[in-house]
Amino acid sequence: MGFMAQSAPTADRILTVATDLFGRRGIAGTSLDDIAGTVGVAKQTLLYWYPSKDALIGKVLTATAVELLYAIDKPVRGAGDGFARVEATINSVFAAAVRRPSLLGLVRELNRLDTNTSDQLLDSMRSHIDTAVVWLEGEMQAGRLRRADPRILLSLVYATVVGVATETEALRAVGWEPTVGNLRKLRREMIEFLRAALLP
Amino acid sequence: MGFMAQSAPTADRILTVATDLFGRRGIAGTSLDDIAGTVGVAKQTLLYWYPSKDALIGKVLTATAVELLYAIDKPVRGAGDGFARVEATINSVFAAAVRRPSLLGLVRELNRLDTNTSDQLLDSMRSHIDTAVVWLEGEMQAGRLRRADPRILLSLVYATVVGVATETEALRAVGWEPTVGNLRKLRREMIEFLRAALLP
DNA sequence: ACCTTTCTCTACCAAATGGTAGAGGAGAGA
DNA sequence: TCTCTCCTCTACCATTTGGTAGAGAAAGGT
Repeated sequence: MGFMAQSAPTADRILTVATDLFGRRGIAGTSLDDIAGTVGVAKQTLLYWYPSKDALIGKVLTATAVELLYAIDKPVRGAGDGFARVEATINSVFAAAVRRPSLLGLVRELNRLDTNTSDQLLDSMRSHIDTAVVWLEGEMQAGRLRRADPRILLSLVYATVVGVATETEALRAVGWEPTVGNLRKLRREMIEFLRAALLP
Repeated sequence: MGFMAQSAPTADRILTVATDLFGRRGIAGTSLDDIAGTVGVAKQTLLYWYPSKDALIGKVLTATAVELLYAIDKPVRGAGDGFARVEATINSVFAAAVRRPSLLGLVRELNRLDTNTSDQLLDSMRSHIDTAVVWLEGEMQAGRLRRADPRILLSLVYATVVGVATETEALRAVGWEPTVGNLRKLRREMIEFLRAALLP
């Protein structure tokens, strides 16, 4: 048959643009024409690489999950104990969110997906989540983190980080503007906020 | 001429269903046919009461803003100082979110609106926000709340509350299920989380 | 009885959307 | 040169979507 080289960047460019638009305007709010037009390619070219919108959505979601898990995994394995590890993780996620704002925006589209698709995605993260929960429990027992339900605590931290990173309107509402300096300050304040919330 | 009575509940039923669907599936993901079908009325009836989808969206947004501001205002004026007041507000917002999950879901659609529309909405909340910021500053100076940038702090609390209330997938991911008991526990944990984050 | 206003409906329509069919160009191998 | 595979395109299509036109039921005022 011949093993294909598949080095074509078209598929990747489509994936990048789709991730961007899905994350910014929502999946339902983004048409294939929008994506194709932004990439600068005919719609049929898009449908050649991804045979349907659902297929494209699937690829975008798994690729996003992989990219985010990678961003989370690296610092988690490296850093030390207690809040230092939490801080490293948050910094990493925050950096990913600043580099590519659409990533976390896409995560929030999960709520709108049918249960099958989101179940599949959640399964791919299950082990990471369980690891985090077990670790949180250990740190609590060691007295390095405030005692609480580790699962709910994880959701709360997640909501805070993702929420503040994606809900730019909430920041705009208090007169905040996304300059480099303000972003640094925002990250610092968020870390202090979470440090206070997590330490015993 | 004749002054019209305008007691018809049809417009209200449409508004309620629209708020619900917009909040759950997103504005772009909800068609007028969806709404009309759910209400049990012809699409044209809907277009009689709201002459266009944009008009309906506008009404839904302002009505939501009014309902949320009311839910926030009442406890804010009542309660005492320090964290007690914050707690009362959070409880009220959380209660509103449980009673009508679509409300906060809709708030998150703000990010997808054009700047004009969201600016208009933000203006209607500006005074409330400023009041809150001034109050936070006073409490910090009085030593009753942890010192921080009050505007960013407000955004962080907002992100936490709205995030955890709307992102049910994040809670499902950690094995949480929305029973009455679990909701109570969630609220308790969230209050403890924010108490730790806000107290000096 | 008649007219007017209020409300909901059926019947359409033009544009946008996801998707199909298949033509054609550009290389690589024979 | 011929052919085969890979890739992108133009031309269509059926369905959905937001929206228009206007008929007709119901009810109140005169």
